[in-house]
Amino acid sequence: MTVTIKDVAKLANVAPSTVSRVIADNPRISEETKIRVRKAMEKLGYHPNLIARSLASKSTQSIGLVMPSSADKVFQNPFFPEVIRGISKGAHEKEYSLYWSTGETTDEIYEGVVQMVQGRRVDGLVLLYSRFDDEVVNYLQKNNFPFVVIGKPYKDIEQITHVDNDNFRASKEVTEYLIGLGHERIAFVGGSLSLVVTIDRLLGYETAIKNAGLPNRDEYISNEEFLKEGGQEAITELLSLSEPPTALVVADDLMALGVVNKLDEIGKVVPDDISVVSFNNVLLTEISRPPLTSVDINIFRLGYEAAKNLIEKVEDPQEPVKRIIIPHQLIKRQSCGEIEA
Amino acid sequence: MTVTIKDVAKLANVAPSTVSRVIADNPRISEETKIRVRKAMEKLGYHPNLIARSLASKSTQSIGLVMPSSADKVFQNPFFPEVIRGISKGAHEKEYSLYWSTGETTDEIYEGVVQMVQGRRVDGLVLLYSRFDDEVVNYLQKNNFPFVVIGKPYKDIEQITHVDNDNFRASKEVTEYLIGLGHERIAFVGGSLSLVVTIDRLLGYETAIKNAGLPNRDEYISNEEFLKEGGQEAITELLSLSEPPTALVVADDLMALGVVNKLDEIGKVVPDDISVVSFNNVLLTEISRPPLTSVDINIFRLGYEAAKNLIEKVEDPQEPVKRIIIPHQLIKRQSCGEIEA
DNA sequence: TTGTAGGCGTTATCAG
DNA sequence: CTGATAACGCCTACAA
Repeated sequence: MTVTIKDVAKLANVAPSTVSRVIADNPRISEETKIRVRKAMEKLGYHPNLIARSLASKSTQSIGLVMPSSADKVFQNPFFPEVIRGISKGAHEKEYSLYWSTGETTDEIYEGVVQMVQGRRVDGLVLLYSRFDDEVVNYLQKNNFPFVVIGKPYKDIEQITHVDNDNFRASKEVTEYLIGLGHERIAFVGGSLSLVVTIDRLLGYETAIKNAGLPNRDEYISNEEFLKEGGQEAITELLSLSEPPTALVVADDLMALGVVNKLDEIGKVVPDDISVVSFNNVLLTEISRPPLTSVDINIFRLGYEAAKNLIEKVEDPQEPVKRIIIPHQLIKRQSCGEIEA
Repeated sequence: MTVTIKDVAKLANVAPSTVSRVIADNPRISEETKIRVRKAMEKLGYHPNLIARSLASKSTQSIGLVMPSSADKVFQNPFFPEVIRGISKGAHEKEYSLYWSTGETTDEIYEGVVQMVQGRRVDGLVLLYSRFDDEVVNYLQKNNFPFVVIGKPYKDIEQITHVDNDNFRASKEVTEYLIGLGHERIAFVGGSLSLVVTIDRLLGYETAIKNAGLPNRDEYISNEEFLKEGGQEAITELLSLSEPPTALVVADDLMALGVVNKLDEIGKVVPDDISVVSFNNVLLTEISRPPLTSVDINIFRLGYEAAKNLIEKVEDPQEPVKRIIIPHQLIKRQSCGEIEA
């Protein structure tokens, strides 16, 4: 039925192994037989069976993606499409495909990872998140399977190749920016504390506050989910304080949008009544009104470098552990204002 | 090195084939040997090599995704994450994984499809778009490879299983809704005319206009890309008309957001000066100010049904061609106003 | 109920 | 430079 290497061999009057060599463009095959074989392939419409090849060569030319759990909610965040786009680009350049197991809960995800790894479906994995006590990381380390994480690993930083931003510094800079505008009551609205990125951003914020000699108020720190509802809940609490903040560092654009929206409902205007800066600089920040001042973390490149470095590691296991820091940049738009002294 | 079926067989004192049968939970294996074998598997930490299984069984338990080209831009549209989420859910229920080749241009995409199909990497495909003269569709039909399209196929509707909305009717209803509010100058801002969905929505709009006895003005019909910039360009042209529209039917939320944004810049207020309805009802519509009136097309379900029906077809080639229409619903928010007579 | 043997389509190892 | 032959790990008749 389907045309195999043998059919080609027969037609070209060579051994199957020769055909295989032609496919691999093995230099020790004479040009003429190559041509003959290629003609035969053409004529029969031959295409290699990649599954068979994988089995024999122990390489699939594909990399697996591991999404955070609760994929339902999180996927609404434009971060993921963008990072995947970067990964896709990086993979494509090396002619790799993407594979993706379909779990929802943490357990299902873990099970999916095991399937991909033990099932030999992928040559390596990229983790699209980094959270504390992630058993996926433990599993991969134990099995010595190639992987890279996007974000900062929660442990063994020196031993895990990862692609990250300097979130601590970014968050510190952003907070300093607000301080420079005259703000003294600055709140932090972060995402889940189980994500490493949240901690880094929180730390950066706190450091800036401390350095400026401002009081560190617990009630100014709020941690919700990485989505718009989270932002909305946070804001109501913050505004009910006796001394409500005049500026907000929000750890995610989508959340910030929720915040701005809620503020608008309440009748507070950004940036006149309250300033907002956030992270990620996704498309939405431009569309928002006012356009959001946000830290561009170069999501695409995060994904691109992750794929690229993973593949390098897959193809050369000797490749050293790497830590890649993607530069960030504060994009000033119109959600921050100066405070009158 | 890696533990195979043979190792398990040895430990359990059975033949490899028996182990294989235990894995498949073959009923003609006695309970006791099943238990014995399972213990051995456990002890050795055995996991089946899915590649080997695929080769032997000629089934991969995975389905491929085909994205529209120019994946760079299009992926910014929240439509895609959401359909993929649906597909993922549908696939997961049947224990399928997702596979994804990584091309950017139309040609690369096509090549990727051929690889997936001939390479036997996937059991079926879902096309996440539908456009005219799509060679991918031709190729799949010619090779009689299982696939379903999300949207309406550009040809052979009766022979291609697809999952779609009744976009014609939805668009007609939406236009009638505006007409009911008193609008007589209604413009249509659509996406690329090479997408089937655009045509359907345009037709629905035109039909409603005609039925209401309103003039059909060419200058009220504008087609741009499915993104926010498109919406912004469209609006400047429309407003420069001698008789600018008082209401807009916009074929995509993201585009609508661009429109509203632009309008705001110009100083026009929605819905007082101009009404806007759009399609898809993605998360953004709620966050927007004003919240957008939009047609909920149930993107998730579009993806879910696509996966489910594809898998049914994969597992039973006798499965008849199906056309699945996902219901839509107009979600009224605050972007439409009545016109004073 | 279980074992034997051949095959799935390639690649890789050895010869020659 | 090319050809046998043996893997790769699993599945599935066919036998027993």
